[in-house]
Parts: sequence; C-alpha cells; structure tokens
Amino acid sequence: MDYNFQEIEKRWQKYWEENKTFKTPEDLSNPKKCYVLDMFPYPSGAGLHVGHPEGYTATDIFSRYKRMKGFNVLHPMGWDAFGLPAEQYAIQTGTHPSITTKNNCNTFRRQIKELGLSYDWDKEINTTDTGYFKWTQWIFIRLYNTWFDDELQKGRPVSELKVPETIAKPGKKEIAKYVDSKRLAYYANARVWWCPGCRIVCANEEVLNDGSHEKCGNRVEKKNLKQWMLRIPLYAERLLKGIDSLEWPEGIKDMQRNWIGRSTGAEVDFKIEGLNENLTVFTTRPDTLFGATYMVIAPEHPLTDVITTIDYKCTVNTYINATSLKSDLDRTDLAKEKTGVFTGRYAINPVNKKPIPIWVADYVLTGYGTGAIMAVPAHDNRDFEFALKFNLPIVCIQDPDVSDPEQKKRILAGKECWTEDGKYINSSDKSTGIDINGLNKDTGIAHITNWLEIKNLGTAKVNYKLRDWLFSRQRYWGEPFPVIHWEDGEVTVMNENELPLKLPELEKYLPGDSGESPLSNSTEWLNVTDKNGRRGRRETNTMPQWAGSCWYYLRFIDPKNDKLIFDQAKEKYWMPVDLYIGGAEHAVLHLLYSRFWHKVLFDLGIVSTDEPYKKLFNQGMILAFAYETESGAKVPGDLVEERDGKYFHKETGAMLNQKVAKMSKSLKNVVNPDDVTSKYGADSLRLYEMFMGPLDVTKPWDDKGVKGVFGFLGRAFRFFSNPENIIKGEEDTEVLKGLHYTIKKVEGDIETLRFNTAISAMMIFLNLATKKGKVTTETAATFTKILAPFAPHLAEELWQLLGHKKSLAYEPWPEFNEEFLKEDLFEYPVSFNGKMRFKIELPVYLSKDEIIKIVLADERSQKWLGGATPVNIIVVPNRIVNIVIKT
RNA sequence: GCCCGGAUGGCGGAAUUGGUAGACGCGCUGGUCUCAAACACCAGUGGCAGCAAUGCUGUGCCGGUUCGAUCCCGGCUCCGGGUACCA
Repeated sequence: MDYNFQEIEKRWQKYWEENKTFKTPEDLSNPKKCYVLDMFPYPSGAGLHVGHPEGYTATDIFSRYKRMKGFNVLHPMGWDAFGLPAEQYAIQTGTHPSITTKNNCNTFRRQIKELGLSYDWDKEINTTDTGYFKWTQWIFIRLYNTWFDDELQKGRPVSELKVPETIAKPGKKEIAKYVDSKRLAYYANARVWWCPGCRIVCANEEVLNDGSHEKCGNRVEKKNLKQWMLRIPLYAERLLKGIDSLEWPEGIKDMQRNWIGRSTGAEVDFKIEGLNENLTVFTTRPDTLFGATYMVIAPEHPLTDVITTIDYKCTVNTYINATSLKSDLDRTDLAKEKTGVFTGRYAINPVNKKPIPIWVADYVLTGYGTGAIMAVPAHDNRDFEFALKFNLPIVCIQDPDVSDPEQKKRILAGKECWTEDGKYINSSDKSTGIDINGLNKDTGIAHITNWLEIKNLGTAKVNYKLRDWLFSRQRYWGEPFPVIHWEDGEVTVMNENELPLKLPELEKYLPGDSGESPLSNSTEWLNVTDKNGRRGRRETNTMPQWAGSCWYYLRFIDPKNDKLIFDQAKEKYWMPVDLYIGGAEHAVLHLLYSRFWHKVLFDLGIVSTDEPYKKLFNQGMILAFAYETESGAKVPGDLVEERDGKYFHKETGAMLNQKVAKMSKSLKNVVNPDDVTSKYGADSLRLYEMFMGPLDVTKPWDDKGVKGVFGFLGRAFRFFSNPENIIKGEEDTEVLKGLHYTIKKVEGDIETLRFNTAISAMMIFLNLATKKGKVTTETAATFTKILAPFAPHLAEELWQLLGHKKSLAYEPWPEFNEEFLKEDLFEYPVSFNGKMRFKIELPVYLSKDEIIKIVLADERSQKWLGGATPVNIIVVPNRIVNIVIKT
C-alpha cells in the first residue's frame, strides 16, 4: 500500500476535530497534571514560518506522550495579536486592525491545524478580544493599587499603606502624592527615546546598540513625555532569588541575573568645596577611597550646573551640548577615546580630607547609580585610561601580588593599572583616624563601610541595573489604560465593574506629531464628566505588547470565564506551567516582565504559585543556506545552481560559497511550511524539524533532510500496513530486545527533550524489523504507540489498520521490560596502552581474573605484547580491557 | 572589552558525560528492478597506504592530568548569541 499522506492526514485531522480528542479534561481529581505551553505567536501577515513548528512540535510530542502516560494535559494555543504591523497597515489602507488581525489569525490557525498539533481549540485566546483585555486592564488596576513593603518583601494593597504622620497632616493632596510615590504603577514625565519613524516612544530595552529602534530600524531621539511606568526594580531581589528554584537553562538564568544586575557597595558623600552641597557616589569598592584622586559626574547630573565654576562654564556647556547630540553608542563605544572636561571645582575626599578635582565626562551615565563616580585610576581600567589622558594623579593603594619585580615596580609607581586583590598600602590618615593598611579586599570593604556609617558619611548599599519599566505607547492598537485625568489634576483608575474600556472606532490611525496617540482624535470617547460635573479626559496612551503576553498562561486555564479572571480551583490545579518552550529572544524581557506580574498577583493572593514557569526550554533558531561570491556579496537563492556539490551563479557563472544565515526575504531563502506539508506531509515536517539536531541549537534547514524522514515514514507505513508482515504468536527475541530498547530510549529522550536521538532509535528498530521481515501484532501495536507523539497521523492510521476502532491518543504508553534488555555476552574491546587492538566476546558474568586469563591467552594478545610482561591490566566489567605495557 | 554558548567525516549530527569516535539521516559510489529515468531495494562509504588481511592517523590549536581524554585542567584561535564604559 502506498503512503498516501495527504489523504491520511486530512482524515485524522478531521477525526480529532470532530471528536474533540484533545479537549482538556474537566476532572481535576487526577493528581497527575501537565501544563504544556508554547510562546504564543504574533499572527503576522506573512503566515507561519518554519521556526514556529519547531517549538510547537516539541511541545506537541511532550503533550501527546504525557496523555499516554495518564496525565491530564493542558495544551492551548492563542494569539498575541496587538502589535505594530496591523496598525501600520491600517494607516496605509484604512482597514481596521481587528480585521487584519482576524484574517491573520485564521491563516495561522489553519496552518497550525494542518500540522496535526494536539491543541484544545476550545481554550483559544486572543489578546485583542475585549473579553481578554478586560482582565489585562483589571491587572493594571491591581498594579496601580499595590505598593511594595520592603520589610516583608511583598506587594500589598495601597489601602494597607500607612502614611507617615508628618505627611498625613498637611492635607489630602500630600497624602495622595505620598501614596502615588509608592504605587507599582505611576505616571511621570519621562525623558524617553522617541522613534520618529513609528512616532512611538521606545523603552530603553527596545533601543538597539546603534541607537536605532528594534522594530523599524529608524534612529531614535530623546523626548520628554508623560508616561506610565512600572516599578519593577522593587521586585529585583525577589526576581533574583526566584531564579535559583527554576528548571531553566543555566545560560538563560545567568542572562536574567545579569539583567537585574545586583551589586553591593556603598554610597559615599563627598563635600563640595565652596558649596553647601554633597556629591553622592555609588561604589562597589569603598575600600579604595584612598586611591580616589578625582571625581566624574554625568553631563546630565542635576548638580553639574551648580558645580561648574564661572571660568569653566563655557567649556562645560560646549561639552554638554556635544554630548547631547551623541547616541548611546557614540558615548559608550570602547574603541573611541574618552572625553571629559574639568568643572573648576573640587570635592573633599572624606578619608583624608584632600581636595580632588571634579570632572564631567559622558562615560558616566545618569541611569545607573547616582550619576557620579569617584575615580580610582590605579585600580580601575577606565579611570586609569582617563587619568593618563588628562594627566590626573594616580595613587597605588594595593600592593600587587605579582612575581615579576619590574611589573610590581610599574604598578606601585602608578604606571600600570592593577585590578586584582592585594594588601593595602598608603591607606591611613591621622586626621580621620582611619587605617586599613595590610588588610585585604573583603575586610577592607567591611572596615571602610563601617567607618562611613559611623561617621555618617555613607551607607552600605545594594544597587540594581534593572530600571523602571516604561509601560505606555502612543498607539491605537493596544489595550487602553482604564485611567482618567481630571481637570483638577487628579488621576483616577476606573472601577472594575466599568471594564472593559474598549477602543473607539477611528477614521484616522495616524498618531500626532506631538507624540499623542491616535486615541486623542476620538473626542466622544476621550471626554468624560463625573456625577459632580467635573470634566476629565481619558488616558490616550495604550499598553505595550508585553501586557497581553505577561499573563496569558493564566487565562488559558479558564478562557471563557466572564465573571472572574479565572476560576481559583482551576488555577490551583493547573499552575505552574510544567513546560514552556519558545525562542531565546525572549530570554530576558518577556520572561522577566511576566515573572514580575506573576509575583505581584501572588502577593495579592490571586495566584497560588510564586513562579509561573517551572521548566523552560529555548529552541534554537532555524537558519537557511545562503550563498555569496568570493568578495562576500550575497546572492539570492533563485540565482544559485548546484553542480557536483558546488554552487554557481546562474547568470555570471561565478563560483559561490555556501554559508548559513538567517532566513530573509532579500536572500530568497525563506522556507514556507505549507510547501513542505504539501510535498511530504505534516508528519514529515514534524519529524524533520525534530530530527535536524538538538532542540536548543541553531541549525540550517536542508530540504534534502526532509526526504530522509519522509523515506522513514514511508517504509514504516509500507511495512506495518502489509498484513503479510504482521504475524500472531511469539516474538523473535532479537526483535523483542530491539523493541524494548527503543521504548526505553524514546521515553527517556522525550522526558529530556532529545527528540533527534529518539527518532534515530525508531529508525534503527524499523531497520531491524524490515530485515527480520515479520513482527507480531503486539510488536506492531507497541511501535505504533511510541511513534504516535512524533508522527500522529501515520500512527493513527496504522493503529486503525491493526484493527482498533478508537484513537490511540489515550492508549497507555508501553512499558519496557529490563529483562529483555539483558545481555549474556559482551564484546570487550581490548586495548594496549589505550589503543583498541581487537575485540573478544565474553560472558557478562566473568570475574576480572577470568577475563584477564582469557584475554592474555588469546594469540592476538601475544602478538601485541611482543614477549613483554604487562605492567598493569585494567578491566572495567562490560566496558573495556586495557593492557599497559612499557614501551 | 566583558558574559554565555560552541568547534567531531563532503553535510546535519551521535557517543551511556573518563572506557570500542563517527549511531541515525543526507550526500556520494557500485549493484538489482526498468526500454530508460524516477521510485524502491541491496552493498560500500573519516583520511592515508595496501589486491587484501591489516597498519598508521584522526574530535579547532598547544600543553597537562590519567592505564585510558570528544569529555577534566591550563593557555590560545576561530565562530555564534547577549551586552555596551555598571563605578
């Protein structure tokens, strides 16, 4: 019988849909549950990319396997459908984004269904549905009404916030101001990156290194706008600690840790000569204060103007102006020489009362620490470089632990920078009474920090890189904020029972040049009056795309609930997510934001777990072959021809080099999954994407590889669908052993997500069965079951041909029997000095002495010994024999 | 620069994490079937030498530990990803 995949796949997809085979179980009494989640896609107009099915197939195999293992499985799919492309399309064509979105979702849904993925489509969600974003708005209100209790390290309702007496007295406004300063969501005038191309504000996190916008590539500039911000740094410690308990790839955990960027140190106050002001710096090395020979402040530092003396105003202002034109890249490019100017002013080093000059330089940023640093050129590379350039003093205060006397001399003389540990020198002062000479780094830091605190000159401090999250966009196609700005200056959030706040219909989707969102065009929607006649204006910003994806895994649990965000019992049953698979591009932003929201919801008693995603796995990117000429010029795929394994330009005939690159329209090397399914079928596509290599590595797509797995599926179908090959009675021992080895291997590989080797094991078994020519009905059924998670259409077809009426989706996963895997003989590799020379088959139960006796008696051993006596003989039972001889 | 990965046949990759390097698949070579081709099937396939048995060599490079290293340690080179002077 021919492998008619088209007919088979269509039929089973229909069967699954009609029978609701993959409906999520309602019975929550089964203690075995598994929540398997994909990072849901943005439904772009281009349709599915071959990168999507990679992760989706992985989770599908896992889900199908878990169902067969008796688990209640929740495996949903939905759409992260707010986003820029639909809005830009609307600006160009006037088509409402909801129409574009709906069409794109339909395409995605069709394509995904054609892959035979076992989603429960009753759980489908779309972030742009009012029934969904009503709850996104609801969470925003929660964030707004929550403050972070530093002592308890916990978010609490603002109703529980005690306003200090000193503030409570002056009046309502002051109290409101105090409460606002504590809320997790706040409204503030922020100097933000503005993208003139998208007419949108970008978060720091969205601006690329070269100063361009992540989404469109346009160059961004700075602009002042009223923005909603979320105080994520308050949760920095919780977010950091939580990482330890997660089953995530270590690399991703490190990325999150680095992003949060905790560092311990101290804030130190420096008196400014001639001014009644302190200059506060954050330093991780307060112990090096004796080596601080100058200070540097950022150009944007609030005290810059005050500090600069009249004589230096001109040069400093010129410098600040030049800096403001620079992008972050220009300011931070290591290759470029450091720049800076003297302010004319001195600060007093608290440890020795010495005056040290204050400079302005753009290598110090306002966004981190206090925007000012103390410079220790002898022990910090950047400060050293700066000091050399501007001829500033360099005082070595640590005796370097180096053996080279010349290098030691250079370091002590301040001619070379030393950043390692060493005993302090030149670190005492009679006037302040401090002396740390002879101590090492750890004790030195403790000593100085303690001294600073006693003298009231500084405090131990923990600092984080993580910044407040800029949470609003000047867009139409996003969740509106449930916020009203009143004419008297009050800002209020709407009542929960007034939600959802829908988007108004618009004629024009173009944002204003001033930076206000297109929502400001809708006067009817915009203006409101309260019951006392007070007039107000709705917030015109909308939420960023992150909002919808921050909590979607929770809505999947109970997507149609219109009374509650979700049913609590259901949440308690299904959470946390047991397996979460998606691209590594979300390693930091989405996963960190999502964890933040989840922790807030946990603190408020809305969810039952502290972390949302127990196990995370990042799939590698799928790349494609690309071609370039000798000089490195890229050649589109349609202009390349292959001859004898080499590649040539169709028009010029020039020889081309094959490279691996990201799929792109310009290189014409984008692979469309529809083309693959129509040619080889969905099972082949699924199998190939899993067989290409380990799930987490980037790997190039190769059409020839699909042919390989297609061949395997065809052979499997032809063999098992042929009644002549399927017999009744006792199974051959070799087949039985192979079968049980395969069950064990596939099971272990699914649990560890190593699908490539699982597939290889099934291929090996099929090769064995084909060679043997016949297998029993039971063997055929078992093999069909283990193949099912990988190639479900084919497996269902074979299952039916074997005489079963119902789907095999819930058939129990076969158990392997270790008894069948036991070997009587082991073929020992015999090595001489570690080099394998020959093999000898011996019973597994032999003792070491018996093995040595037999091996030495072998004539081949005599040959390799050449008359010598072995110095040592190593026998590892059922592994290896190694004979050591003197050479 | 720093951080995190990685480097194994012509190609994608495998190796029970210290014990036979190259599983499985692609490609290639030869054969069967066919008028022929495709498909399918069978056999071979790291490199070098040899008719062969076999030998030498071989996991980016240099060194170390070990009876034994793709795996552990030290030092490099190159590639990929992240990040941008983080005090």
